[in-house]
Amino acid sequence: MDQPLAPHCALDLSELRPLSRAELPADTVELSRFLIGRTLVHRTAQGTLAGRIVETEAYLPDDAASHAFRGPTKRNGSMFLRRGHAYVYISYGVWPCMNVSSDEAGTGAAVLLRALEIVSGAETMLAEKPAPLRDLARGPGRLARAMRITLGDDGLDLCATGDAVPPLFLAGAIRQIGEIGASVRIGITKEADRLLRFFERGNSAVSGPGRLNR
DNA sequence: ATCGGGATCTTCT
DNA sequence: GAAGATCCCGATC
Repeated sequence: MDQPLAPHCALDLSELRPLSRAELPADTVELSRFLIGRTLVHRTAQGTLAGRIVETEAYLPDDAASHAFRGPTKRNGSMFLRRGHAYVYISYGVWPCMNVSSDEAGTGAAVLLRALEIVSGAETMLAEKPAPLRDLARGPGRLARAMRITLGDDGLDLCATGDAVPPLFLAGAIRQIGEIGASVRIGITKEADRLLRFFERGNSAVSGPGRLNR
């Protein structure tokens, strides 16, 4: 469940191919579950950063907790792109948070990526912010910082088009995916009883209070 | 391990 | 003008 990659089985980065849009479930809740255990990859000048997605939240079209609930604004425009685009916003004036748009063009919905288990680029991240490995991307703000995701990535198409490999993309699972748990979402006040948060059970890189992670 | 307060600033009411 | 999809640190159990 929570097995760090041993040195002898280092990740082969060349196997991380971008998922196509057709491979992403067209339903927001299904996509939220699907993304658990898949890989988020960012090719940067400092090298390739990558992590297993271990915690997500769904924000639906008819959902008062969603940024898109009251229609398009300057901030949330990327939530209205067809599924597979990055929606990056600044939380509490400071922290970038990374989402994947999840519906058809014109409908506002997204999956918030809340936590990763880092599998590549840990040295780069640790040089910037010393921390236990499991803490590097535990929480949406830390995730974006660790992966060097900024507002400049807002609106990027994460899916491959032709042979082009996007700088930021989603890839398949690099090992077996553990059991997936569900809970209420974290840090919201509206629609606070809906079970729209998903996580890999037993993974210590998952954020939030322990009582939600069973 | 869990809880609570302060920082910080953009967005929308 | 208030609230907010958070983080960090210190206090306490």
